[in-house]
Amino acid sequence: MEDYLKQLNEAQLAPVLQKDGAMIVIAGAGSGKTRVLTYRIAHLMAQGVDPFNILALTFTNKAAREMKNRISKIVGSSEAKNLWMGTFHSIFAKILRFEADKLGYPSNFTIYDTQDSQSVIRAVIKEMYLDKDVYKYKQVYSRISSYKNSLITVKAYFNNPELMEADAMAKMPRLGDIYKSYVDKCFKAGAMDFDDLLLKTNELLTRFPEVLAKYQNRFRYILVDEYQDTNHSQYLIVRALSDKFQNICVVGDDAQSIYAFRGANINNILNFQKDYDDVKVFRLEQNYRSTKNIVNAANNIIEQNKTRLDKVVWTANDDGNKILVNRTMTDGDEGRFVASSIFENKMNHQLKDGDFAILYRTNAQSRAMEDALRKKDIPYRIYGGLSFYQRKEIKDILAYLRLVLNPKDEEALKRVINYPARGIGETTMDRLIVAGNHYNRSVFEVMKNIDKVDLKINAGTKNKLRDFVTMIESFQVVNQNYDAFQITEHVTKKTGLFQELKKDGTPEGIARIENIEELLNGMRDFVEEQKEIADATGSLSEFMEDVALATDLDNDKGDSDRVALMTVHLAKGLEFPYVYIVGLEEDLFPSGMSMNTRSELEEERRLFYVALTRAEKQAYLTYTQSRYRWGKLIDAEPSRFIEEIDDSFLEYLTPITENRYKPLLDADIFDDIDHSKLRLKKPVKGSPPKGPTEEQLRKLRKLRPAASSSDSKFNPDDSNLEIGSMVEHVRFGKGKILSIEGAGADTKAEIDFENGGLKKLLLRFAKLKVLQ
DNA sequence: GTTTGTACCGTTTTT
DNA sequence: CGGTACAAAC
Repeated sequence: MEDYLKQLNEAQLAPVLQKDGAMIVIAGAGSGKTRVLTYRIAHLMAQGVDPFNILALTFTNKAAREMKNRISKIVGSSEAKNLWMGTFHSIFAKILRFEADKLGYPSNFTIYDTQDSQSVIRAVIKEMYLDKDVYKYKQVYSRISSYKNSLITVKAYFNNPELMEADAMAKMPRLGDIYKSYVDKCFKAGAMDFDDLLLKTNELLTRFPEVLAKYQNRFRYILVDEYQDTNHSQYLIVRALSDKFQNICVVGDDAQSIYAFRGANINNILNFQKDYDDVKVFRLEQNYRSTKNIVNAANNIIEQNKTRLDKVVWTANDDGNKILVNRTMTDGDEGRFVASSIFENKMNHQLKDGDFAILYRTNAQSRAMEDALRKKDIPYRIYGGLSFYQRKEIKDILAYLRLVLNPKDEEALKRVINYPARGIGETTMDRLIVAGNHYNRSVFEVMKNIDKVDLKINAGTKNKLRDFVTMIESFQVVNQNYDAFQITEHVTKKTGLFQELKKDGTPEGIARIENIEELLNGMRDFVEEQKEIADATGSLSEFMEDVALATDLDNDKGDSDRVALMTVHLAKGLEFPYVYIVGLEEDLFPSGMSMNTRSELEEERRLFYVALTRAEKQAYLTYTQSRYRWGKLIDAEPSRFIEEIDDSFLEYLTPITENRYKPLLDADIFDDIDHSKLRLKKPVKGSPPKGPTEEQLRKLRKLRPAASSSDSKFNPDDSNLEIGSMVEHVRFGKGKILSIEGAGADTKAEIDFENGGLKKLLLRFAKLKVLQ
């Protein structure tokens, strides 16, 4: 047996050794699923599978890169290089570029980001003279996006009276027309949006059987990470590609499904076993990441959800400290508390800044944290939010570059045609667009032929247009002979962009110039890296491909020993020794917009589960009694999620009883708090702190009244449960016990509920009432 | 055709 | 509160 296989436990080894066929790995949080994927791929290669025949779809490009590096160390880098590994979007963008002509797209098609797409939609709504207060562009965009992700094309939409009815009911009867116009505009601009990358892949594989066959034969082994977050479109792609060889391995955790809002379908993972013949099921249930307190508290949370796969996560790690809960008066105080706490912990436990993460529900919450960290001189890095590539000055340069590669790109053109100002205004642009629509040509083509068409544009303006066209075309010539860095430097100078910013002496202007310099530096690095790769040259098109689908996480340079600030969504798949989950208030986490249906609330709960399970050693939960929102101070209530955790796992740093009439605290009060004294159990060197034993926990729970029920007859004592007993569950209702397995704290019972269906429950959490 | 001012609107979450 | 989209003045 190979050496690397020894690094796996028994449960992890099984899916690695299973070479062929369909399989699903249900992997609990922190159970080493990345390790399984990595070694599985390495092992396939060790068994002689050509890396060209392996396709691995990951959730982030960063994950793909890291996995590739680890595989390189096992099988050698020259082999690992040939693996097809990346996100759905980046892998299929690559394939679509190769096959673009079949679908009528140029191979250098632009990828529109959300901003671009929304801007196109705004233009469409305006063009159609629709009321922008009724047709909100963001709403329209998300609607179109969800259609695309369900493979509802414009044609399919108009063939579906129900959908049209639904939109009409939502006061948007023209939605189909907007959809059509949007799709036409994108096509004419030689652009695909994020959803197109999946939709068009489906179209490609469906319309061209020979193309499908080609990729089926190439991708003999397919692996999909984070399968619970795939949407319908992605599901169909995987389905189609794996259909011939059926060597498909999906990995995921239904408890961590948090992307339903963008079309992810949890049924993909729940129904996987029905989709393929003879599916092998593997479970990874041992958590290696977190302390017992954290794992058990997390179980406690997720237990409240109705829709879940049967899985029990456990850990052999130490009990660890309790989860610390802190309340403050305002969001500013919350920030100061977190900053002080990080400072104290760093000092007391010899930790690095990079050992800490602050997780929040919405990006807007980062500001209070930032302010407090900056005041304490604690280095931090914010992920997500307005990413580097979305900043105005960067987008402006990128727009020029996009135009160089694809002059049909109308969004890019609109962005830069008059920036820096060159006297081509709105009226001219409108005329060009109208002409473009009329001749069914792109705006750039109209501009090129400005002398051949009769537009009411005066001679001076025509000259300016000609100059612009000449400039872009000259860039295209330069681009043929130079790399990404060189062409970009050329463009920033020749367009006058750099000079324009230099004029502006404000701090913001200086920051912009610095950003541009950072972009150029980044490009230089990129070019260097690419030149080392055999068939890459460091060209602009290679760079733009990377940029379009890059996320903040991908750009993380390893140099960062900083406190990480990010949304919970972004934190998925990551881990930190110390985690602060902030803003745990009703209406914020769970979000006020996601409390209307049970399934929405359950997704929020899974989100909280994800947040909590990021922590290795210590988790903090914080909330405030009032928070600035839209510039107003809003009263806040503690999140229900805190209550859902058994008190035995928690320790309150502030008294539980709420006292709204307490005088406002001085803003800097938290700077004086000695956090080491607030903690009841100080970690002692050598012997980790012990929490209550399982036995003590059970006794504690017996004393605790059943949650959210006035019925005192709930009997947590499982001794009188037997097969055939009728029981009642707080949420699932009445049910019959079919089987009981395990012993002690791990006793599970399989119960057939009248309303909830078949469930396997851990008795120590399921608060069952025995009926007679 | 450009610049400046102001009203308003929004906060989920992301590839 | 902060960003942005549209309107009015230059």
